[in-house]
Amino acid sequence: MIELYNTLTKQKERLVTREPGRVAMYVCGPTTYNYIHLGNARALVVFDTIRRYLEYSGYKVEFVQNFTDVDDKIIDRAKEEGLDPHDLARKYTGAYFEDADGLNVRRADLHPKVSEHIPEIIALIETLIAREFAYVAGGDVYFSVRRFPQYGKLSGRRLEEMLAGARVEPEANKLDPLDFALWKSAKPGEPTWPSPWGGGRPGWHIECSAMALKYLGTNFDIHCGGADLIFPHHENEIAQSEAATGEPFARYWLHNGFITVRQEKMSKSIGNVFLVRDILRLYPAPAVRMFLVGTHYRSPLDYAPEYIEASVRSVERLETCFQLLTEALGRALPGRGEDGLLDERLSVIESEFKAAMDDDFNTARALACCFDLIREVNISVHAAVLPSKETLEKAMGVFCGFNRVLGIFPERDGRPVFKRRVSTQTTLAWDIEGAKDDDLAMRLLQLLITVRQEARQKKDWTTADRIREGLRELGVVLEDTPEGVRWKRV
RNA sequence: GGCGGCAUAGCCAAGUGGCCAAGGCGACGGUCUGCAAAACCGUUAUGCGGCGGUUCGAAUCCGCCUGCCGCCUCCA
Repeated sequence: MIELYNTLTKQKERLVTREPGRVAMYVCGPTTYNYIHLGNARALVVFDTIRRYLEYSGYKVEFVQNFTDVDDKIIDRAKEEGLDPHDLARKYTGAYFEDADGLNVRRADLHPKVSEHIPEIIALIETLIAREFAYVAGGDVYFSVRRFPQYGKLSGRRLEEMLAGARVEPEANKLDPLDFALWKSAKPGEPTWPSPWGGGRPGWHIECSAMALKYLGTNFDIHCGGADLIFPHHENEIAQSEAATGEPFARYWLHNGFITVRQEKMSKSIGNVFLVRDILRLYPAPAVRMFLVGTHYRSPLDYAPEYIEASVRSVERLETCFQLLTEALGRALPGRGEDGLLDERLSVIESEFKAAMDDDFNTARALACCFDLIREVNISVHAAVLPSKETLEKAMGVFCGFNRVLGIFPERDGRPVFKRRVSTQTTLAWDIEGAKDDDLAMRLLQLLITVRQEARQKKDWTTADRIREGLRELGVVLEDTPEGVRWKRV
Protein backbone atom coordinates (compact mmCIF):
# COMPACT_ATOMS: atom_id res chain seq x y z
CA MET A 1 0.00 0.00 0.00
CA ILE A 2 1.56 3.24 -1.15
CA GLU A 3 1.15 6.40 0.88
CA LEU A 4 2.17 9.75 -0.52
CA TYR A 5 2.20 13.30 0.75
CA ASN A 6 -0.39 15.41 -1.00
CA THR A 7 0.33 19.14 -1.02
CA LEU A 8 -3.38 19.72 -1.57
CA THR A 9 -4.37 18.18 1.76
CA LYS A 10 -1.01 18.67 3.51
CA GLN A 11 -0.90 15.09 4.70
CA LYS A 12 0.11 11.62 3.67
CA GLU A 13 -2.68 9.78 1.92
CA ARG A 14 -3.14 6.30 0.64
CA LEU A 15 -2.76 6.14 -3.12
CA VAL A 16 -6.14 5.37 -4.67
CA THR A 17 -5.94 5.78 -8.41
CA ARG A 18 -8.63 6.93 -10.79
CA GLU A 19 -8.56 3.54 -12.46
CA PRO A 20 -7.41 0.45 -10.60
CA GLY A 21 -3.89 -0.56 -11.54
CA ARG A 22 -3.21 2.54 -13.60
CA VAL A 23 -1.53 5.83 -12.73
CA ALA A 24 -1.79 8.93 -14.88
CA MET A 25 1.06 11.28 -14.03
CA TYR A 26 1.95 14.76 -15.25
CA VAL A 27 5.23 16.51 -14.54
CA CYS A 28 5.87 20.18 -15.26
CA GLY A 29 8.88 19.98 -17.49
CA PRO A 30 11.59 22.48 -18.25
CA THR A 31 11.36 25.78 -20.03
CA THR A 32 13.86 25.23 -22.81
CA TYR A 33 15.86 28.42 -22.59
CA ASN A 34 19.10 27.10 -21.09
CA TYR A 35 20.94 23.95 -20.08
CA ILE A 36 19.36 22.30 -17.07
CA HIS A 37 20.95 22.75 -13.68
CA LEU A 38 21.16 20.53 -10.62
CA GLY A 39 17.86 21.80 -9.27
CA ASN A 40 16.09 20.75 -12.45
CA ALA A 41 17.93 17.45 -12.22
CA ARG A 42 16.58 16.78 -8.77
CA ALA A 43 13.01 17.15 -9.93
CA LEU A 44 13.67 14.93 -12.92
CA VAL A 45 15.34 12.20 -10.92
CA VAL A 46 12.81 12.31 -8.09
CA PHE A 47 9.78 11.94 -10.32
CA ASP A 48 11.52 9.44 -12.55
CA THR A 49 12.20 7.35 -9.46
CA ILE A 50 8.59 7.62 -8.32
CA ARG A 51 7.44 6.53 -11.75
CA ARG A 52 9.84 3.61 -11.63
CA TYR A 53 8.60 2.54 -8.23
CA LEU A 54 4.95 2.72 -9.28
CA GLU A 55 5.78 0.39 -12.16
CA TYR A 56 7.79 -1.85 -9.84
CA SER A 57 4.66 -2.02 -7.69
CA GLY A 58 2.66 -3.27 -10.62
CA TYR A 59 0.98 -0.11 -11.85
CA LYS A 60 0.68 0.74 -15.49
CA VAL A 61 1.98 4.32 -15.51
CA GLU A 62 1.12 6.90 -18.12
CA PHE A 63 3.79 9.55 -17.73
CA VAL A 64 3.54 12.93 -19.44
CA GLN A 65 6.14 15.66 -19.19
CA ASN A 66 5.82 18.84 -21.16
CA PHE A 67 8.32 21.23 -22.65
CA THR A 68 7.58 24.91 -22.29
CA ASP A 69 9.01 26.08 -25.57
CA VAL A 70 7.04 29.33 -25.79
CA ASP A 71 7.89 31.77 -23.06
CA ASP A 72 9.23 35.22 -22.27
CA LYS A 73 12.54 33.80 -21.08
CA ILE A 74 13.02 32.01 -24.36
CA ILE A 75 12.38 35.21 -26.27
CA ASP A 76 14.90 37.09 -24.14
CA ARG A 77 17.52 34.38 -24.41
CA ALA A 78 17.04 34.10 -28.15
CA LYS A 79 17.89 37.75 -28.49
CA GLU A 80 21.05 37.21 -26.46
CA GLU A 81 22.16 34.25 -28.54
CA GLY A 82 21.02 35.81 -31.81
CA LEU A 83 18.79 32.86 -32.59
CA ASP A 84 15.21 32.52 -33.63
CA PRO A 85 13.19 31.65 -30.48
CA HIS A 86 11.95 28.48 -32.10
CA ASP A 87 15.49 27.33 -32.95
CA LEU A 88 16.70 28.23 -29.49
CA ALA A 89 13.98 26.15 -27.87
CA ARG A 90 14.84 23.24 -30.13
CA LYS A 91 18.52 23.52 -29.24
CA TYR A 92 17.87 23.33 -25.52
CA THR A 93 15.27 20.62 -25.89
CA GLY A 94 17.96 18.48 -27.48
CA ALA A 95 20.38 19.41 -24.72
CA TYR A 96 17.76 18.46 -22.17
CA PHE A 97 17.59 14.92 -23.47
CA GLU A 98 21.38 14.61 -23.43
CA ASP A 99 21.50 15.63 -19.79
CA ALA A 100 18.46 13.59 -18.72
CA ASP A 101 19.83 10.52 -20.49
CA GLY A 102 23.11 11.09 -18.67
CA LEU A 103 21.25 10.90 -15.37
CA ASN A 104 19.48 7.73 -16.51
CA VAL A 105 16.12 9.49 -16.49
CA ARG A 106 13.71 7.54 -18.62
CA ARG A 107 11.82 9.26 -21.39
CA ALA A 108 8.21 10.12 -20.69
CA ASP A 109 5.50 8.36 -22.64
CA LEU A 110 4.68 11.76 -24.09
CA HIS A 111 6.69 14.99 -24.24
CA PRO A 112 4.14 17.52 -25.51
CA LYS A 113 5.29 21.01 -26.47
CA VAL A 114 3.38 24.23 -26.02
CA SER A 115 4.09 25.27 -29.59
CA GLU A 116 2.27 22.20 -30.86
CA HIS A 117 -0.84 22.71 -28.71
CA ILE A 118 -1.91 26.26 -29.49
CA PRO A 119 -5.36 25.16 -30.78
CA GLU A 120 -6.07 23.24 -27.57
CA ILE A 121 -4.97 26.22 -25.51
CA ILE A 122 -7.16 28.61 -27.47
CA ALA A 123 -10.13 26.26 -27.10
CA LEU A 124 -9.61 26.08 -23.34
CA ILE A 125 -9.45 29.87 -23.09
CA GLU A 126 -12.64 30.16 -25.14
CA THR A 127 -14.36 27.82 -22.73
CA LEU A 128 -13.22 29.93 -19.80
CA ILE A 129 -14.49 33.08 -21.48
CA ALA A 130 -17.82 31.40 -22.27
CA ARG A 131 -18.17 30.33 -18.64
CA GLU A 132 -17.28 33.88 -17.57
CA PHE A 133 -14.12 32.90 -15.75
CA ALA A 134 -12.03 34.93 -18.17
CA TYR A 135 -12.30 38.23 -19.98
CA VAL A 136 -10.73 39.92 -22.95
CA ALA A 137 -8.91 43.19 -22.36
CA GLY A 138 -7.18 44.76 -25.29
CA GLY A 139 -5.45 41.89 -27.06
CA ASP A 140 -4.96 40.03 -23.79
CA VAL A 141 -7.12 37.52 -21.99
CA TYR A 142 -7.12 37.29 -18.20
CA PHE A 143 -8.46 34.80 -15.69
CA SER A 144 -10.79 36.28 -13.07
CA VAL A 145 -9.35 34.93 -9.87
CA ARG A 146 -12.25 36.16 -7.77
CA ARG A 147 -14.69 34.14 -9.86
CA PHE A 148 -13.06 30.94 -8.57
CA PRO A 149 -13.87 30.75 -4.84
CA GLN A 150 -11.47 27.91 -4.12
CA TYR A 151 -8.50 29.89 -5.36
CA GLY A 152 -5.63 29.39 -2.91
CA LYS A 153 -6.57 25.87 -1.83
CA LEU A 154 -3.28 24.36 -2.94
CA SER A 155 -0.91 26.98 -1.60
CA GLY A 156 -2.94 27.80 1.50
CA ARG A 157 -3.27 31.46 0.69
CA ARG A 158 -6.12 33.87 0.96
CA LEU A 159 -6.84 36.56 -1.55
CA GLU A 160 -6.49 39.32 1.05
CA GLU A 161 -3.02 38.08 1.98
CA MET A 162 -1.94 38.09 -1.61
CA LEU A 163 -3.14 41.60 -2.10
CA ALA A 164 -1.04 42.64 0.87
CA GLY A 165 2.01 41.18 -0.82
CA ALA A 166 4.35 43.82 -2.07
CA ARG A 167 4.91 42.41 -5.52
CA VAL A 168 1.43 42.39 -6.97
CA GLU A 169 1.86 44.85 -9.77
CA PRO A 170 -1.29 45.94 -11.51
CA GLU A 171 -1.15 45.82 -15.28
CA ALA A 172 -3.08 48.31 -17.28
CA ASN A 173 -5.53 45.82 -18.78
CA LYS A 174 -6.29 43.78 -15.69
CA LEU A 175 -9.59 44.40 -13.96
CA ASP A 176 -8.13 43.03 -10.74
CA PRO A 177 -4.44 42.91 -9.79
CA LEU A 178 -4.82 39.24 -8.80
CA ASP A 179 -5.87 38.19 -12.29
CA PHE A 180 -3.33 36.43 -14.44
CA ALA A 181 -2.82 36.25 -18.18
CA LEU A 182 -4.17 33.38 -20.25
CA TRP A 183 -3.23 34.96 -23.54
CA LYS A 184 -0.73 37.72 -24.22
CA SER A 185 -0.84 39.90 -27.30
CA ALA A 186 2.41 39.78 -29.21
CA LYS A 187 4.76 42.70 -29.47
CA PRO A 188 6.47 43.27 -32.82
CA GLY A 189 9.12 40.66 -33.51
CA GLU A 190 7.83 38.13 -30.98
CA PRO A 191 6.52 34.67 -31.81
CA THR A 192 2.82 34.94 -32.50
CA TRP A 193 -0.15 32.76 -33.28
CA PRO A 194 -3.51 33.95 -34.58
CA SER A 195 -6.40 33.81 -32.12
CA PRO A 196 -9.90 35.17 -31.73
CA TRP A 197 -8.31 37.99 -29.71
CA GLY A 198 -5.60 38.85 -32.20
CA GLY A 199 -2.05 37.65 -32.63
CA GLY A 200 -0.33 36.55 -29.48
CA ARG A 201 0.89 33.65 -27.36
CA PRO A 202 -0.31 31.67 -24.35
CA GLY A 203 0.33 32.79 -20.80
CA TRP A 204 2.56 30.64 -18.67
CA HIS A 205 0.02 28.53 -16.81
CA ILE A 206 -2.63 27.66 -19.37
CA GLU A 207 -0.34 25.36 -21.36
CA CYS A 208 -0.06 22.75 -18.63
CA SER A 209 -3.81 22.72 -18.10
CA ALA A 210 -4.42 22.27 -21.80
CA MET A 211 -1.87 19.51 -22.28
CA ALA A 212 -2.62 17.62 -19.08
CA LEU A 213 -6.36 17.67 -19.80
CA LYS A 214 -5.79 16.59 -23.38
CA TYR A 215 -3.63 13.60 -22.59
CA LEU A 216 -4.72 12.58 -19.10
CA GLY A 217 -8.24 13.98 -18.78
CA THR A 218 -9.77 15.39 -15.63
CA ASN A 219 -9.15 14.05 -12.14
CA PHE A 220 -5.93 12.35 -13.20
CA ASP A 221 -3.77 10.85 -10.52
CA ILE A 222 -0.51 12.65 -9.82
CA HIS A 223 0.69 16.11 -10.75
CA CYS A 224 4.33 16.87 -9.94
CA GLY A 225 6.75 19.74 -9.91
CA GLY A 226 9.19 21.74 -7.85
CA ALA A 227 8.03 23.32 -4.61
CA ASP A 228 8.37 26.76 -6.17
CA LEU A 229 5.61 25.90 -8.62
CA ILE A 230 2.97 25.52 -5.91
CA PHE A 231 2.27 29.20 -6.22
CA PRO A 232 1.34 30.60 -8.58
CA HIS A 233 1.79 28.01 -11.31
CA HIS A 234 -0.06 25.04 -9.89
CA GLU A 235 -2.61 27.17 -8.09
CA ASN A 236 -3.46 28.77 -11.41
CA GLU A 237 -3.54 25.45 -13.21
CA ILE A 238 -6.14 24.20 -10.75
CA ALA A 239 -8.23 27.36 -11.10
CA GLN A 240 -8.21 27.29 -14.89
CA SER A 241 -8.78 23.59 -15.27
CA GLU A 242 -11.51 23.20 -12.69
CA ALA A 243 -13.26 26.38 -13.81
CA ALA A 244 -13.27 25.11 -17.38
CA THR A 245 -14.29 21.52 -16.74
CA GLY A 246 -16.22 21.75 -13.49
CA GLU A 247 -14.37 18.66 -12.35
CA PRO A 248 -11.33 18.08 -10.13
CA PHE A 249 -8.07 18.53 -12.00
CA ALA A 250 -5.58 16.21 -10.27
CA ARG A 251 -5.93 13.93 -7.27
CA TYR A 252 -2.45 14.14 -5.74
CA TRP A 253 0.05 16.99 -5.91
CA LEU A 254 3.69 16.17 -5.28
CA HIS A 255 6.42 18.76 -4.88
CA ASN A 256 10.14 18.24 -4.49
CA GLY A 257 12.29 20.36 -2.19
CA PHE A 258 14.93 22.78 -3.34
CA ILE A 259 18.64 22.42 -3.72
CA THR A 260 20.91 24.87 -2.00
CA VAL A 261 24.62 25.27 -2.62
CA ARG A 262 26.51 25.44 0.62
CA GLN A 263 23.31 26.58 2.29
CA GLU A 264 22.64 29.30 -0.26
CA LYS A 265 19.98 29.39 -2.89
CA MET A 266 21.27 28.46 -6.30
CA SER A 267 20.91 31.57 -8.40
CA LYS A 268 22.56 33.36 -11.23
CA SER A 269 23.16 36.48 -9.20
CA ILE A 270 25.21 34.53 -6.64
CA GLY A 271 26.94 32.73 -9.47
CA ASN A 272 26.48 29.27 -7.97
CA VAL A 273 24.35 27.60 -10.61
CA PHE A 274 25.67 24.14 -11.39
CA LEU A 275 24.73 22.72 -14.76
CA VAL A 276 24.07 19.02 -15.06
CA ARG A 277 26.46 18.66 -17.97
CA ASP A 278 29.28 20.25 -16.00
CA ILE A 279 28.73 17.98 -13.00
CA LEU A 280 28.55 14.92 -15.23
CA ARG A 281 31.94 15.81 -16.66
CA LEU A 282 33.42 15.68 -13.16
CA TYR A 283 31.63 12.76 -11.53
CA PRO A 284 30.23 9.40 -12.59
CA ALA A 285 26.53 9.67 -13.32
CA PRO A 286 25.60 6.88 -10.87
CA ALA A 287 27.22 8.83 -8.03
CA VAL A 288 25.26 11.93 -8.97
CA ARG A 289 22.03 9.96 -9.05
CA MET A 290 22.82 8.31 -5.73
CA PHE A 291 23.46 11.73 -4.22
CA LEU A 292 20.08 12.92 -5.46
CA VAL A 293 18.12 9.95 -4.10
CA GLY A 294 20.09 9.90 -0.83
CA THR A 295 17.75 12.50 0.64
CA HIS A 296 13.97 12.33 0.89
CA TYR A 297 12.47 14.20 -2.04
CA ARG A 298 10.59 16.76 0.05
CA SER A 299 13.58 17.74 2.19
CA PRO A 300 15.96 20.49 1.23
CA LEU A 301 19.14 19.16 -0.32
CA ASP A 302 22.41 20.94 0.09
CA TYR A 303 24.98 20.54 -2.65
CA ALA A 304 28.72 20.73 -2.49
CA PRO A 305 31.12 18.76 -4.69
CA GLU A 306 32.46 16.72 -1.76
CA TYR A 307 28.99 15.33 -1.10
CA ILE A 308 29.02 13.62 -4.46
CA GLU A 309 32.53 12.36 -3.88
CA ALA A 310 31.20 10.45 -0.87
CA SER A 311 28.75 8.70 -3.20
CA VAL A 312 31.49 7.67 -5.63
CA ARG A 313 32.81 5.13 -3.16
CA SER A 314 29.32 3.77 -2.45
CA VAL A 315 28.72 3.27 -6.14
CA GLU A 316 31.97 1.31 -6.38
CA ARG A 317 30.75 -0.99 -3.63
CA LEU A 318 27.57 -1.66 -5.59
CA GLU A 319 29.62 -2.47 -8.67
CA THR A 320 31.96 -4.74 -6.76
CA CYS A 321 29.05 -6.56 -5.19
CA PHE A 322 27.41 -7.11 -8.55
CA GLN A 323 30.65 -8.43 -9.95
CA LEU A 324 31.19 -10.83 -7.04
CA LEU A 325 27.62 -12.03 -7.37
CA THR A 326 28.01 -12.60 -11.09
CA GLU A 327 31.17 -14.62 -10.51
CA ALA A 328 29.56 -16.64 -7.76
CA LEU A 329 26.63 -17.47 -10.00
CA GLY A 330 29.11 -18.96 -12.44
CA ARG A 331 30.44 -21.27 -9.75
CA ALA A 332 27.25 -22.09 -7.87
CA LEU A 333 25.43 -25.40 -8.27
CA PRO A 334 21.69 -25.80 -8.75
CA GLY A 335 19.91 -27.20 -5.74
CA ARG A 336 23.08 -27.57 -3.71
CA GLY A 337 24.82 -25.20 -1.38
CA GLU A 338 24.95 -23.64 2.03
CA ASP A 339 22.24 -21.01 1.96
CA GLY A 340 22.63 -20.02 5.56
CA LEU A 341 20.11 -17.30 6.18
CA LEU A 342 20.64 -15.61 2.83
CA ASP A 343 17.34 -16.62 1.31
CA GLU A 344 15.43 -15.44 4.33
CA ARG A 345 17.46 -12.24 4.64
CA LEU A 346 16.79 -11.42 1.00
CA SER A 347 13.06 -11.60 1.61
CA VAL A 348 13.35 -9.34 4.64
CA ILE A 349 15.49 -6.79 2.84
CA GLU A 350 13.16 -6.73 -0.14
CA SER A 351 10.10 -6.17 2.02
CA GLU A 352 11.89 -3.41 3.92
CA PHE A 353 12.74 -1.77 0.63
CA LYS A 354 9.09 -1.86 -0.38
CA ALA A 355 8.00 -0.53 2.99
CA ALA A 356 10.42 2.38 2.65
CA MET A 357 9.25 3.26 -0.84
CA ASP A 358 5.60 2.76 0.08
CA ASP A 359 6.10 5.41 2.75
CA ASP A 360 6.02 8.49 0.54
CA PHE A 361 8.88 7.23 -1.63
CA ASN A 362 11.53 7.25 1.07
CA THR A 363 14.55 6.67 -1.16
CA ALA A 364 16.99 7.34 1.67
CA ARG A 365 15.64 4.36 3.59
CA ALA A 366 15.50 2.32 0.41
CA LEU A 367 19.15 3.06 -0.19
CA ALA A 368 19.97 1.70 3.25
CA CYS A 369 18.32 -1.56 2.10
CA CYS A 370 20.72 -1.63 -0.84
CA PHE A 371 23.65 -1.57 1.56
CA ASP A 372 22.09 -4.31 3.67
CA LEU A 373 21.80 -6.34 0.48
CA ILE A 374 25.42 -5.69 -0.40
CA ARG A 375 26.64 -6.91 2.96
CA GLU A 376 24.57 -10.09 2.89
CA VAL A 377 25.64 -10.93 -0.64
CA ASN A 378 29.31 -10.22 0.03
CA ILE A 379 29.28 -12.46 3.09
CA SER A 380 27.67 -15.29 1.14
CA VAL A 381 29.87 -15.18 -1.92
CA HIS A 382 32.99 -15.26 0.25
CA ALA A 383 31.74 -18.19 2.32
CA ALA A 384 33.58 -21.51 2.18
CA VAL A 385 30.51 -23.10 0.60
CA LEU A 386 28.44 -21.00 -1.77
CA PRO A 387 24.68 -20.75 -1.51
CA SER A 388 22.69 -22.60 -4.16
CA LYS A 389 22.38 -21.16 -7.63
CA GLU A 390 18.69 -20.54 -6.99
CA THR A 391 19.37 -18.42 -3.94
CA LEU A 392 22.05 -16.43 -5.70
CA GLU A 393 19.70 -15.87 -8.60
CA LYS A 394 17.16 -14.55 -6.14
CA ALA A 395 19.82 -12.17 -4.81
CA MET A 396 20.55 -11.06 -8.35
CA GLY A 397 16.86 -10.46 -8.89
CA VAL A 398 16.61 -8.31 -5.78
CA PHE A 399 19.71 -6.35 -6.77
CA CYS A 400 18.43 -5.68 -10.26
CA GLY A 401 15.00 -4.81 -8.90
CA PHE A 402 16.42 -2.19 -6.56
CA ASN A 403 18.45 -0.72 -9.39
CA ARG A 404 15.43 -0.70 -11.65
CA VAL A 405 13.67 1.51 -9.10
CA LEU A 406 16.47 3.82 -8.03
CA GLY A 407 18.03 4.02 -11.48
CA ILE A 408 21.59 4.23 -10.19
CA PHE A 409 23.00 2.30 -13.14
CA PRO A 410 21.65 2.19 -16.67
CA GLU A 411 20.19 -1.19 -17.57
CA ARG A 412 20.41 -3.53 -20.49
CA ASP A 413 18.16 -6.58 -20.49
CA GLY A 414 17.23 -5.81 -16.91
CA ARG A 415 20.84 -5.92 -15.72
CA PRO A 416 22.88 -2.90 -14.66
CA VAL A 417 25.71 -1.92 -16.96
CA PHE A 418 28.83 -0.14 -15.85
CA LYS A 419 31.07 2.32 -17.54
CA ARG A 420 34.14 1.04 -15.75
CA ARG A 421 36.10 -1.84 -17.16
CA VAL A 422 36.49 -4.83 -14.94
CA SER A 423 37.46 -8.44 -15.40
CA THR A 424 36.48 -11.79 -13.97
CA GLN A 425 38.08 -15.14 -14.04
CA THR A 426 35.64 -16.41 -16.59
CA THR A 427 35.78 -13.63 -19.10
CA LEU A 428 38.62 -11.31 -19.89
CA ALA A 429 36.53 -8.24 -20.48
CA TRP A 430 33.48 -8.39 -18.30
CA ASP A 431 30.33 -6.55 -19.20
CA ILE A 432 32.13 -3.75 -20.91
CA GLU A 433 30.07 -1.28 -22.85
CA GLY A 434 31.53 -1.19 -26.32
CA ALA A 435 34.82 -2.84 -25.39
CA LYS A 436 36.43 -5.44 -27.58
CA ASP A 437 37.98 -8.52 -26.04
CA ASP A 438 40.63 -8.76 -28.75
CA ASP A 439 41.77 -5.23 -28.19
CA LEU A 440 45.59 -5.00 -28.23
CA ALA A 441 45.59 -3.26 -24.83
CA MET A 442 43.57 -6.12 -23.40
CA ARG A 443 46.08 -8.66 -24.69
CA LEU A 444 49.00 -6.69 -23.30
CA LEU A 445 47.25 -6.38 -19.98
CA GLN A 446 46.62 -10.11 -19.88
CA LEU A 447 50.28 -10.72 -20.73
CA LEU A 448 51.45 -8.52 -17.88
CA ILE A 449 49.12 -10.27 -15.48
CA THR A 450 50.46 -13.66 -16.59
CA VAL A 451 54.08 -12.54 -16.20
CA ARG A 452 53.29 -11.20 -12.76
CA GLN A 453 51.61 -14.44 -11.72
CA GLU A 454 54.74 -16.33 -12.77
CA ALA A 455 56.87 -13.96 -10.72
CA ARG A 456 54.57 -14.46 -7.74
CA GLN A 457 54.91 -18.22 -8.01
CA LYS A 458 58.69 -17.75 -7.79
CA LYS A 459 58.13 -15.40 -4.86
CA ASP A 460 59.72 -12.61 -6.87
CA TRP A 461 57.72 -10.00 -5.01
CA THR A 462 59.80 -7.12 -6.37
CA THR A 463 58.78 -7.85 -9.96
CA ALA A 464 55.20 -8.62 -8.96
CA ASP A 465 54.85 -5.39 -7.05
CA ARG A 466 56.58 -3.42 -9.79
CA ILE A 467 53.99 -4.60 -12.30
CA ARG A 468 51.10 -3.97 -9.94
CA GLU A 469 52.28 -0.46 -9.10
CA GLY A 470 53.00 0.31 -12.74
CA LEU A 471 49.52 -0.76 -13.78
CA ARG A 472 48.01 1.23 -10.97
CA GLU A 473 49.68 4.36 -12.29
CA LEU A 474 48.09 3.56 -15.65
CA GLY A 475 44.72 3.29 -13.96
CA VAL A 476 44.40 -0.49 -13.70
CA VAL A 477 44.04 -1.95 -10.22
CA LEU A 478 44.90 -5.62 -9.67
CA GLU A 479 43.39 -7.73 -6.94
CA ASP A 480 44.74 -11.16 -6.06
CA THR A 481 41.99 -13.54 -5.03
CA PRO A 482 41.89 -17.28 -4.30
CA GLU A 483 40.20 -17.76 -7.68
CA GLY A 484 42.74 -15.73 -9.63
CA VAL A 485 43.54 -12.15 -10.52
CA ARG A 486 40.80 -9.60 -10.89
CA TRP A 487 41.42 -6.23 -12.45
CA LYS A 488 39.46 -3.07 -12.89
CA ARG A 489 40.02 0.32 -14.39
CA VAL A 490 39.66 3.32 -12.14
C1' G B 1 4.44 42.14 6.37
C1' G B 2 1.83 37.16 5.13
C1' C B 3 2.58 31.79 4.46
C1' G B 4 5.70 27.53 4.86
C1' G B 5 10.08 24.54 5.77
C1' C B 6 14.61 23.04 8.24
C1' A B 7 18.09 22.31 12.78
C1' U B 8 20.15 14.36 14.52
C1' A B 9 27.83 11.99 15.21
C1' G B 10 33.89 14.79 11.85
C1' C B 11 30.61 15.03 7.12
C1' C B 12 25.91 13.32 4.48
C1' A B 13 21.31 11.34 6.18
C1' A B 14 16.78 8.04 8.08
C1' G B 15 13.78 8.06 12.26
C1' U B 16 7.70 12.03 14.12
C1' G B 17 5.77 8.89 21.62
C1' G B 18 8.36 3.22 24.14
C1' C B 19 13.87 -2.58 22.12
C1' C B 20 21.20 -0.41 22.84
C1' A B 21 18.88 6.60 17.85
C1' A B 22 18.80 3.14 10.40
C1' G B 23 22.28 3.55 6.52
C1' G B 24 26.45 5.86 3.90
C1' C B 25 31.30 8.57 3.67
C1' G B 26 35.53 9.37 6.72
C1' A B 27 38.66 7.77 10.86
C1' C B 28 40.74 4.06 14.12
C1' G B 29 41.50 -1.27 15.51
C1' G B 30 41.14 -6.35 13.71
C1' U B 31 40.42 -10.90 10.22
C1' C B 32 42.12 -12.38 5.38
C1' U B 33 46.68 -11.49 2.12
C1' G B 34 53.79 -12.53 0.58
C1' C B 35 52.47 -7.26 0.89
C1' A B 36 48.26 -5.01 -0.95
C1' A B 37 43.33 -4.57 -2.81
C1' A B 38 38.48 -6.24 -2.21
C1' A B 39 35.42 -8.26 1.46
C1' C B 40 34.06 -9.06 6.44
C1' C B 41 34.11 -7.96 11.99
C1' G B 42 34.56 -4.19 15.88
C1' U B 43 34.86 1.05 17.73
C1' U B 44 33.13 6.09 16.45
C1' A B 45 25.69 10.63 19.13
C1' U B 46 23.89 8.36 27.61
C1' G B 47 22.27 12.07 23.09
C1' C B 48 18.93 14.49 18.53
C1' G B 49 19.87 23.78 18.14
C1' G B 50 18.51 26.17 23.38
C1' C B 51 14.93 26.72 27.57
C1' G B 52 10.40 25.23 29.63
C1' G B 53 5.86 22.09 29.49
C1' U B 54 2.49 17.59 28.59
C1' U B 55 3.32 12.19 29.59
C1' C B 56 4.77 6.34 33.29
C1' G B 57 7.90 7.49 28.96
C1' A B 58 9.72 12.45 23.67
C1' A B 59 14.67 13.41 18.85
C1' U B 60 9.39 12.48 18.01
C1' C B 61 3.58 16.36 20.95
C1' C B 62 2.88 21.83 22.93
C1' G B 63 4.96 26.88 24.04
C1' C B 64 8.89 30.33 23.84
C1' C B 65 13.82 31.49 22.03
C1' U B 66 18.10 31.15 18.56
C1' G B 67 20.05 30.14 13.75
C1' C B 68 19.32 28.96 8.56
C1' C B 69 16.26 28.56 4.15
C1' G B 70 12.16 29.02 0.72
C1' C B 71 7.49 31.07 -1.48
C1' C B 72 4.37 35.66 -2.04
C1' U B 73 2.62 36.05 -10.24
C1' C B 74 10.80 34.85 -13.62
C1' C B 75 12.26 30.17 -10.97
C1' A B 76 12.72 22.56 -10.35
